[in-house]
Amino acid sequence: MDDGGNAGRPARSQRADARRNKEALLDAAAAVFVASGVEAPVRDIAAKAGVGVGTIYRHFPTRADLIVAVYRHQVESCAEAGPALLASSPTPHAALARWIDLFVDFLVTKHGLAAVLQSDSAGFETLHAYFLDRLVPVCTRLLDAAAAAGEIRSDVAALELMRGVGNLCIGADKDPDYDARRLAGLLITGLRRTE
Amino acid sequence: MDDGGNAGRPARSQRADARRNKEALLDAAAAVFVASGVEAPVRDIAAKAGVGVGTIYRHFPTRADLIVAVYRHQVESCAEAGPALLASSPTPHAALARWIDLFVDFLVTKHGLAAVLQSDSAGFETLHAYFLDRLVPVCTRLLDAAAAAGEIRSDVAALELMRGVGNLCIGADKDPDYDARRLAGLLITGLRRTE
DNA sequence: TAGCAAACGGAACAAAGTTCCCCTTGGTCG
DNA sequence: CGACCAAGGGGAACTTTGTTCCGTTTGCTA
Repeated sequence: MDDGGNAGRPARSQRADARRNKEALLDAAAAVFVASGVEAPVRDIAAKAGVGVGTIYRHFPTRADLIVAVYRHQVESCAEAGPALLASSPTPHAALARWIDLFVDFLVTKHGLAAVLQSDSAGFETLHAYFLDRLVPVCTRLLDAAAAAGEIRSDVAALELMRGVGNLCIGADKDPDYDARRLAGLLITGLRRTE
Repeated sequence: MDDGGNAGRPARSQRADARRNKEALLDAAAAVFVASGVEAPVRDIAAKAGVGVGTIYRHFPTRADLIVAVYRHQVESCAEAGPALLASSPTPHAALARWIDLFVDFLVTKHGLAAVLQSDSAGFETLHAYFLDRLVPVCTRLLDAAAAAGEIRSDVAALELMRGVGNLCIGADKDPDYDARRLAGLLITGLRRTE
């Protein structure tokens, strides 16, 4: 159990140099992810942070944990945007469409994140689980609202939809002719109740 | 170049042991792919075929070439099914939907193939290119027919759609709750012209 | 049957994640 | 103020996997 969740409060249990290095690692990782993508070698991140690889693993048991830590607050923003959109959009379906756009934009701008999200390479369950735990409930609420309003069919689960949209984002950053947002939009359109 | 160094002679002739090994490799690869997925280690395939790894690389310059060779005839079948469906379906849109189903079924039953298809790891461009070269024209024809019949919007390119559908298939074999076919169907439904 | 180029096997090399272990050091206690 | 020691750090080493290299074997032909 790590106390990484105590934002703002100084963790007495951690030595000063440890906290400093953890901070440096998060910064370095963010920079390297932007420059070389989420799949950048661990050694590159260690080098950029000026620490040894062992130090990375001391703070983040696996690569995936580092990725989660780097993007945690952006995922949080996305999650929080759900209810807000529901309140401010003309219809639940519109809110859903906009929220999915947010999600797609987030994934696409993080080179390779979508690909790694669904990867079943050992260690990435953490990453997968975190995203899903945080975002699926939000998506469920949007879907339920739209279904309750009779706008969409109600036989598609949030988890399935999120995975589908996530998959659509894979490789979207490599090919300018591939518009993940549009395809995701098609998916949401296809959700509409056929009357 | 086909085979180097055959001055003047129609060197169609491969040595008998070479042909035998190539055959054994294709069989072994097919078996291993079914058992362990497309991402199975090259060494496993070599072992199963009873040859050294060097022999694999003699026949197939890269892993991707082996994969292409193993699935070539199935891709061929899929490609040929396109025009047939167009002729036998009530509408072009129905033909498109059915053809996409075929494509999805093909991908999903090959563990990990979809994932590897979009992977940009060195060497897989071959695989990507082969699939696209063969199937995109077929998809284009179906899309054009449906667009000409006024059934769908005409601003989505076959390449984009195929990539989207391919992406939707990623990981579909790992999770029984994830129905790639249904999601792909949603995508095709979303293509319908909104009137 | 001898000779040779084609084919083979598998050791060796190159990335990449992860683990291990010995050394350094921050913070506390005498 | 200095000694102590566990937390922390560094990076070599281990593992896995694709790919290359090269000495050896072997099918074919003359």
